[in-house]
Amino acid sequence: MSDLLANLNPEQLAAVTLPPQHALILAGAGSGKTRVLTTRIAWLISTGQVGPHGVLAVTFTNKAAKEMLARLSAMLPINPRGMWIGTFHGLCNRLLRAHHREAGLPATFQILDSADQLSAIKRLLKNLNVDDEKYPPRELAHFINAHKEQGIRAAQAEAYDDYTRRRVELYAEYEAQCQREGVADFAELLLRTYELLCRNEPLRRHYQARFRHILVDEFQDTNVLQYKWLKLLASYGERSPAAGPSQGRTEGGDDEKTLLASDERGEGGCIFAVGDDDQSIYAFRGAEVGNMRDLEREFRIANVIRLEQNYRSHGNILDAANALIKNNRGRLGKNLWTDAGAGEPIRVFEGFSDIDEARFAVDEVRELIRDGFPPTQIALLYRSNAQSRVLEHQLFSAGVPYRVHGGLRFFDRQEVKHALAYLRLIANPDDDTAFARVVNFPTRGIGSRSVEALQEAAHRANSSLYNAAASLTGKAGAAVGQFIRLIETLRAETAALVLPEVIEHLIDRSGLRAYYLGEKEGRERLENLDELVSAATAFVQEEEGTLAHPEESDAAASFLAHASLEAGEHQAGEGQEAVQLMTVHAAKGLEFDAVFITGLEQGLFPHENSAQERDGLEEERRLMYVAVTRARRRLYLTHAQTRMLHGQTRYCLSSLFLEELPEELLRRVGATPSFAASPAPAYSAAPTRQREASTVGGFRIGQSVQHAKFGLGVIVSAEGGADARVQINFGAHGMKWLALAYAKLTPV
DNA sequence: CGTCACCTTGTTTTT
DNA sequence: CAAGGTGACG
Repeated sequence: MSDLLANLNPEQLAAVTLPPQHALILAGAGSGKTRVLTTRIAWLISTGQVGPHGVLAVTFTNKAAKEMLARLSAMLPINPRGMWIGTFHGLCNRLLRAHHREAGLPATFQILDSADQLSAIKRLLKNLNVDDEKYPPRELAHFINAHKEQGIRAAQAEAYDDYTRRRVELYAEYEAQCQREGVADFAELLLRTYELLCRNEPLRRHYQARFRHILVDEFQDTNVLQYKWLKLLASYGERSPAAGPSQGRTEGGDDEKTLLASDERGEGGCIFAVGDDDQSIYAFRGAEVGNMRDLEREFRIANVIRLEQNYRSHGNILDAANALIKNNRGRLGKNLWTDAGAGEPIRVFEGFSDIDEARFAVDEVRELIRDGFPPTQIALLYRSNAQSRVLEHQLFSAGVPYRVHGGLRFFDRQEVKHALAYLRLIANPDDDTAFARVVNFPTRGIGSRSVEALQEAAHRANSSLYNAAASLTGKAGAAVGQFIRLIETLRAETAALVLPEVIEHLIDRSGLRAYYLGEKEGRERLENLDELVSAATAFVQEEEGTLAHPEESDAAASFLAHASLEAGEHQAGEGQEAVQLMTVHAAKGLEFDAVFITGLEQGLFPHENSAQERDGLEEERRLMYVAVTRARRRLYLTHAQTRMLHGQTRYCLSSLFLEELPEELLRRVGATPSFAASPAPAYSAAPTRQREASTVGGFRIGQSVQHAKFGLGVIVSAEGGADARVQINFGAHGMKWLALAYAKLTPV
């Protein structure tokens, strides 16, 4: 017990041993956030203040949830299974499975991942004869999700113009389609649960009374709906029933103020939120940093505890991070410090090209490994996934083992999705998304004409594709009928089998295996299908250990939910001694001895799209802050003068963020090549094509220039002739074509 | 109906 | 540069 609290610093100790009250912990990067969270739970339980039953711990990623569970298992003698620890989506799924009737969902409801959702929307638009040029499916998906994440149903959505009115109608149609098919997208899991708890008072009171302590990780990433959800669960002692949400789908509003008067809170559970506003990097998908301020105000949190001592990084790295983030406005305020000493300077490298940059990084990586850095402790970070290719190429050539995180996940592979679609159809024939996916895969003579006819019939009868199949006549009807019989046969044949056998059977009898056997690229896909069977075996075994979930007795349904909700970090090279490659987003929460942040160029990092978004640059800066604070001992910042992008060479300015770092912390390393310098740079793109020395009016491509209004830029392309003009990348000011006759350009 | 080739198009981050 | 979608052909 006292072991538990040993080695905590005063702030951590204060946070862990807070009396039962709402709390907000402002936890800087590397300040022991997870430790505080788990120790808090362990402390509460071991001091008898709460049973495992009364704990609800919410995270954003499965990895974080698993990590928490693992640490708790190590800290507590008891089995932590009684606690509800999981992601928002995972917990909502669990709740909805348990109360599917009350939530208005079939027991076997399926979860649409983003790809499924997109295809469902495309299908909807086709059915309704909506022009998908005018209403792009991706945009519509975003529109719908954004509304759901605010807790707004189509019925309440505001339509301020004709275009939006139509989108709201489509939102409503989409809701209806999902309901008919018995499917729920990611946002729906949350919204449904929220509405369920709003509407159903006994249920709400039950969970409110049960969860004495609600702990939230990465609170800065919560969206509006998630915050509402938390408030609902934490507010058992509402002042009056009328103040809380009552019948139907009430929209936030006045419930919030009355909900939380602390003197009347009665027996409501306590929220213990841990977050860092400086690490909020998911605003683009609805995360609302403002929730931290709102929590502080609405839950009357008197003293926010700040964890500012960093146990991860050396001083120079922290100084750089602090200097960078100071450029953001409206922070809650926090300054990381360490007693670990300044450490090494931050190395900055400028490459001639992206290839040059990658080569430098890989050379350094090899040196680090020679110096005894474990490969798994070396991370190569980048802003966007596309950047990994060049790095991978260099690593591969150099024979350095590496592992790429992110990218396509196991359960997103087409062959896996196909196999699972059969499983879904057996469980729920109304799942049109699954139906459409495999009705003609492998091909069985049901072409687009037949599918269209079927969709029309289904639309007329307001039924699922599956049920409409019988009404089709002619040749198409026969073919579709055969498919239906296939599904029915599969269902009958697999009824008595355990899940892995079911999947194995489906793969064989659906024709998937035969199909991929005949494909030249099919071997890997077949291996993945086998892997899917293994995954199911492992899953079932795991489930058997966890009989704490009687509500999830349907193995197929829970496996499907698992497949949708969990990325499945089944990746080759796992556990090997490999260098780690990932996006900065994916690196959040991780730490490494040595970190390379690559592609530090205007337009890439900060990304050009961020310029259009509100506070976009600040979010990019927070992203950079996250990246910098991943490093323990050594940090490299690299950028390149030219980069292949969209199949053509782009000329790049170095990132604004590099300029925001104090020069005294930096050390430029490697040669500083430039187009002007003729000697071959230390790292140059192998046999470089001879660059045409074409100059236009004294300017050449790749040259840096100064413009009175737009500042510093790089000439990207040029046109000669009578009215010669050049295209210049001005970074933050964008790309401009300027006529040399008029523009006042000064060579730099 | 199925396949292949060409064209367009869009390229940030993800539970 | 890649993937996804469309159009022409077999």
